[in-house]
Amino acid sequence: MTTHGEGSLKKVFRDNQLKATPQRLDVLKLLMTCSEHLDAEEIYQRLLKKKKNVSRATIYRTLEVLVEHDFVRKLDFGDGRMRYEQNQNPEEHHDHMVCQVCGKVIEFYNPKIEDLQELVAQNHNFVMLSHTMHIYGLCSECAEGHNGNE
Amino acid sequence: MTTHGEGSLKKVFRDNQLKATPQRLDVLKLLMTCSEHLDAEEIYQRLLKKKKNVSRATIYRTLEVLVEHDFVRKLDFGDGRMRYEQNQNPEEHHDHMVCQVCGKVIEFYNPKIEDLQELVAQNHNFVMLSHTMHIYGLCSECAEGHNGNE
DNA sequence: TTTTAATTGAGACGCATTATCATTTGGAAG
DNA sequence: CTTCCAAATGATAATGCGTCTCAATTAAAA
Ligand SMILES: [Mn+2]
Ligand SMILES: [Mn+2]
Ligand SMILES: [Zn+2]
Ligand SMILES: [Zn+2]
Repeated sequence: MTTHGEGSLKKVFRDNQLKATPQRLDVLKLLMTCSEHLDAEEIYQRLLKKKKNVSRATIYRTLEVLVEHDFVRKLDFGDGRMRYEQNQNPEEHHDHMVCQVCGKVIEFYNPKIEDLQELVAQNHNFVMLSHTMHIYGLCSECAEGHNGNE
Repeated sequence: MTTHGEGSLKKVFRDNQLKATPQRLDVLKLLMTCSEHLDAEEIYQRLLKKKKNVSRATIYRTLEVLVEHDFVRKLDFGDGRMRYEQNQNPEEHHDHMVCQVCGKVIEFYNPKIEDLQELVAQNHNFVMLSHTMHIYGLCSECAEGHNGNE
């Protein structure tokens, strides 16, 4: 469990010629200590609760910067808004299952699928830079209410 | 190469208790004779050129209906608008590679990946109802300009 | 032909995100 | 510690895709 001191967070920005403003530190710190997949509004509200006032515009701008520098991943689960999560280990890219009933997000990492994706790309002389794979359906809990054997 | 007569297109709607209006037939016919991945505005413009005036609202409504009844697939390539394609053989679900330079879309079908997706879902007691997998990067043509061996 | 519920078109509206711009500030230089 | 200015922020206007509203039209059943 990595404990990020204030200093190491500042380093994240300064190493990339970016000012380490309190607003940026607040957004980054929140994402680094959160396992959920938050959207911009949720980030705004959570910071508000902690008396950290960061304007929505700045949240969007900060997220853009963090995504550009690979500290954060931007995810689209198809519900009309983007979600964000820390990009812990970029080499072990995880994908997502999203329950269409309760919204729960389950993460998974499957090296076989990753390899096959790379293979498919190569077969088409396509240079893969990124990929997304989302499985939509019913989580185990929500599936119980939908089948006959309960 | 399936040639859809006007009559068979009407059947598509009537079989689902939907009025076979000229607007709906125009939208469906366009998609059935098109291999591209069009967005709503492109559909609107193409119909305009053919003197087929269908309002944007009706295009959206028709697409919604066609997607609901599995005649059309709705795709999100992450560029801020939805794209649509005919759903030829639902049992052989194809996925997409999207070139981030020229926008070209390459389709592929990989049964191994499909199987692994189902397996992953089962391992989490997750009922997979649908899935998306997009590979983003550079198509063969656009990659030439980006590497050193040209 | 009559009848009516479904559909359409025009435009208002919603909502996530981006752009604008005057004001503030991080941090480098001295 | 001050000075200084490009970078960053906040307030809010603007954008753009998509949905909603509602009066007028129409498919198609009777
Ligand atoms: Mn995740
Ligand atoms: Mn396709
Ligand atoms: Zn669920
Ligand atoms: Zn290309």
